[in-house]
Amino acid sequence: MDDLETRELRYFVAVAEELHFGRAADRLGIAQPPLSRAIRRLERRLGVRLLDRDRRGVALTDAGGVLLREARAALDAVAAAARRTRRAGDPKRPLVLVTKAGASHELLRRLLDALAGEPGAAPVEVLLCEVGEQARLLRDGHADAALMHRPFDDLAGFDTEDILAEGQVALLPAAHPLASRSRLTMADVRDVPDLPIARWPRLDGSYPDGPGPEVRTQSQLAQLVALGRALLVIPASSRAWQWPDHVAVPVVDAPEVTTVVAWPPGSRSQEVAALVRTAAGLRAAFAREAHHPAAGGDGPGGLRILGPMTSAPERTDGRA
Amino acid sequence: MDDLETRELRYFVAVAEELHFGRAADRLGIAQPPLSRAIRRLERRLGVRLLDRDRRGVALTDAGGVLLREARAALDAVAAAARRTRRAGDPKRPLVLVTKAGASHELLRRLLDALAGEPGAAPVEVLLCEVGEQARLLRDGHADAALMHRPFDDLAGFDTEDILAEGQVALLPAAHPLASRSRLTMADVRDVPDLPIARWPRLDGSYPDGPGPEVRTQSQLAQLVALGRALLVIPASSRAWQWPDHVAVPVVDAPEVTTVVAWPPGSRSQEVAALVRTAAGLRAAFAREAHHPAAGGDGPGGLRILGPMTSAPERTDGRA
DNA sequence: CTGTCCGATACCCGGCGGGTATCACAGCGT
DNA sequence: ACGCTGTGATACCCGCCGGGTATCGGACAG
Repeated sequence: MDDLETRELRYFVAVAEELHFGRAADRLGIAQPPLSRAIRRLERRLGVRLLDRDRRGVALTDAGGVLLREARAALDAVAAAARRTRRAGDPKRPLVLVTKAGASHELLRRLLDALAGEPGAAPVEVLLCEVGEQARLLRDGHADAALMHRPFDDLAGFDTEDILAEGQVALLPAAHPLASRSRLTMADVRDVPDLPIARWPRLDGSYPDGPGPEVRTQSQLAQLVALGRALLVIPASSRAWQWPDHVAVPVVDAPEVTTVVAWPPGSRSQEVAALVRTAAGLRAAFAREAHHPAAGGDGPGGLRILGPMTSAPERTDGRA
Repeated sequence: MDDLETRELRYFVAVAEELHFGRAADRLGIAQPPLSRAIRRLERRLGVRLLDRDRRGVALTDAGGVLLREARAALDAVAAAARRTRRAGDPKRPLVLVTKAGASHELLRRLLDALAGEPGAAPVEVLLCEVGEQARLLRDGHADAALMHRPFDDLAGFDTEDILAEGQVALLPAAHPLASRSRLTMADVRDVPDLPIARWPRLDGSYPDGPGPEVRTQSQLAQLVALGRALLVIPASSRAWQWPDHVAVPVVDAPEVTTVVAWPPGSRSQEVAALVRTAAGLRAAFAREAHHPAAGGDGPGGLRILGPMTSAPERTDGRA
């Protein structure tokens, strides 16, 4: 029938996240009664119970869970519409490229250099974010394109182009016994008693089990590593954010990580297309200077240059 | 700042599509002055001119074009939120699978049989639509999954799984000189004087140049073919919608068509996952009964069974 | 039993969305 | 030249709905 207003969706998301009408109303800057009324009307309009208000607390129903996910996506889309329109009206709009802080440092540097070198290219602004934030920033219009990493990031819903694949390395204090090894396996680094692997949140926000500390931000992680309290397995190119007294040792059987450039589907923007083309061009540049004779034939920890294949959003689980 | 309301987006889309305030207001069921006011406020809020109202007519600015595209996507997302929530609250919700009428007939039949045979599977409802409609129906929540065809359909923004690849055939009146050939090439069928190839709209809605009639719906096409007024190059499996006195001749160099099952990214639904799994299982079933020893080795016009690869939304141009 | 916590209800008010009437202006026909 | 017509903008009014305050009702805790 009549469709929902964004205000109602915002209200519902607030309640669904807080599971508490009072706090949600507070967060929204309105009083509690209008909020209750709005949610009630929303339920009546949809003909579905969204919340179980049982004594002492509010819980999401199945339908409520669906609406929470869908409403977030819809609100992102609305916000994206506003942001992209504003920026389209700005004559000297810079292109915003978002990437995880510290990842793909060398690629990013080369990409920016290449773009600066192109004659008619739009200026590019780099937005550094925390792990897993790229998808939202791309979806809600804060960014025009992103560097993301398969299989870590959620690429669902974007168009992507693979740029380069690489192995992973373990980052160890130089004094650690394992630091002298020339290669390691996952079995070697899992369950090292004094150096547990830090645990990242999965895509749904929960943490996997394990002995390591729970980590959500890059800075938390940096400090843990600097303190010698955590072991890290990261893509080889992330050696860029280097600690002086740590060494990187290739982990031969760690999953390969592919850096991809991603952009919102259906983006007909000339500027985004140019950026993607330039990034794809770097694939060849990396291939030239990596003087390994056969692509894909170099050892783990090195870069594997991808052929000109087109690829490939796919669903992934979090980095477990 | 303050974000847009869906009503404002609906209003803008109506005006942008009609390029006429009066007609747009009529379509929206409101009077013209409030509509003018709403658009004006929208422009003021965004700080961007969306429409050039020069005397005698309205035109979209660049920013207006961006907003039109983004607003459609956002409205689809909002509509999808409402529909999916309603259906999630329905205890006996059927799964809606959308596909082009007439395409992949045999696959569809087998898929439905397989799903009916599964013990705990949800009932499936099939929604048949016109060419190019699947993406919208999937995006706005009318459907839970779709059978689509690469490279014809726009797969951007969906998760997909390839099911089978096949060649294309030319559909000819039995009496036609070319009908006796056992194989044809695109050069043979292009520019046949008495049988021009029908022209489909591209993804952007425009038509390619050429001598053939412009066609938008399956029924238009069916009539043209039945009248012997148009030549058709279609996937081999679409022979299902057969005309009694037409024959299908393989076109060896026509692009291969891949039937994929697509679903909205991030769909955590158990039922959709089961459908995709069943569809992927059919890939193996097709492989078994097609007693060609080597996959991919059979002649053009036949089916090529895909290996268990994971793939691959990619941007495509329309069927030109 | 009573205090407290929390969502629901009752009721009021102001602003905004929507309506009608009208204006301003550009083509255009005669 | 002059109205006619078609278009979007302006002026102004009204009713509804979003938001506020006050209060209720039920469920624990003690």
